[in-house]
Parts: sequence; structure tokens; C-alpha cells
Amino acid sequence: MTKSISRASLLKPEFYNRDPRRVARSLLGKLLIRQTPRGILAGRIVETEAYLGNDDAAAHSAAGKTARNSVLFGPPGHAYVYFIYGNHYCLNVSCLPDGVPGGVLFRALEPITGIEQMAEARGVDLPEKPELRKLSILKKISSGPGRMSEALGVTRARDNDKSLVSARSDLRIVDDGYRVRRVVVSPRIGIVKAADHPLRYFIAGNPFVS
DNA sequence: GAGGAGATCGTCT
DNA sequence: GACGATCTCCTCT
Repeated sequence: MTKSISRASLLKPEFYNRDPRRVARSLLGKLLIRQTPRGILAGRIVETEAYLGNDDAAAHSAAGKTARNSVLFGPPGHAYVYFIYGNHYCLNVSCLPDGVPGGVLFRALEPITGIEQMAEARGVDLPEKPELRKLSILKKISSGPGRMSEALGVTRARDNDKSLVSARSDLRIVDDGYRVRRVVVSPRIGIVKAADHPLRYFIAGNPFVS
């Protein structure tokens, strides 16, 4: 059974203060929540990727600390947002203790609450009757790193370095009791360096995986 | 349904 | 000045 969003428990800093591989796997099935003036947006996390920091050529932190990636070197449980390909924002969460780089990239969400508002933000034409909302349409809302960021209104100016572990934050991650049956591990997507490492995690059989 | 190319700009060299 | 943890549109099958 799953609890309602209002009674779900907020993930604490200790949750993120671990190896990014364990955090990436544990985040599957949790709810990513955005509080907006018009209401709550929420999606279930169905796909993540781990970025290890020092010994990971594909990680932004591999070349050392810069103004851009400094959040990855900070305390766990903070949002790292970067802009890519001139069009898209990607959302990550910092892992490991303050001073040690590492993070997890959110790659796909299953829309749960505020579906209409998220579709609007994405420019997706959503049928009014829920029974007419095909999977192929719903997948356009948040199936992919750039898509889910746009659906939730995530930008670098607004969300970079924001705490995801504060009850007052408008962006946070909660556990509503949902249990993941099986997790699949595969190589990461869209990268060249260290592309063969199996650091991508997703919920087996979930149709919202990108 | 699959495959290819263009869009577009912040960040680092 | 080059490139990137992507998405969309267009064409072809």
C-alpha cells in the first residue's frame, strides 16, 4: 500500500550520504515533488544514473571543482542543475559527505499528480478524458532528463544548490511506501567516456523508462 | 517505427 | 572556439 503524498515521509540527508550507486538504486519508486502556487506536481522516479565523482571520467566532477559543478562537492541532498545542448536542463542530487563529489541524475518520472499542469508546461496536448490519455502521450511529459525538468519547471537559476531534504523546500523527495519489485542495471546513456560502466538503474517493466 | 540532422548556449580550454 | 549526462521534427520505410 502507498500513503497519500501529504503523509509520505521526507528523505533525510543520511539517505544521500552514501555511495551514489546505492542512492541511485534506492531512489527508484520514490516520489519527486514540486510545490507550485497552482498546486502540487509529483512523479514516481523510475530511472536514475549514478555519477561517481573522482574515478568516473563521465562525471562532471571528474575534472575537479568549478563554479558550475560545485554543488556535487557540497553536502548531500542538494539539487545540481546544469544546462545542456543549448536547450535542456538536467536535475541531479548530490551524494556523499561535504567535500566528496558524487551525484545521481534523474532520467525519468511516471507522472502521478498534477498531470495536466505538467503536460501544459511541456506543451503536450493532453485529452480531457483520462481514458483517452494513451501511454505514448503520457510518456512525452517526463520520460527523459530534459523532459522531466521542463515538466517540473526546473531551471539552474531557480533550483541549483537547493536543498531537497528540507520540509520547507518547494522541491523534495518523499517515500510513500511504494515497493519496487525488480531493478535492472545497464550502461549509462548519452555519454562517451566511461560509457561501459553499468551505472544506470530503472524499474523493470515500467513503461515510463526513457 | 526507425533513423538522421538541426537547434541552441553555457562552460571550459 | 569546441562540445555536450538531449529533444524534436522530418523523411523514409
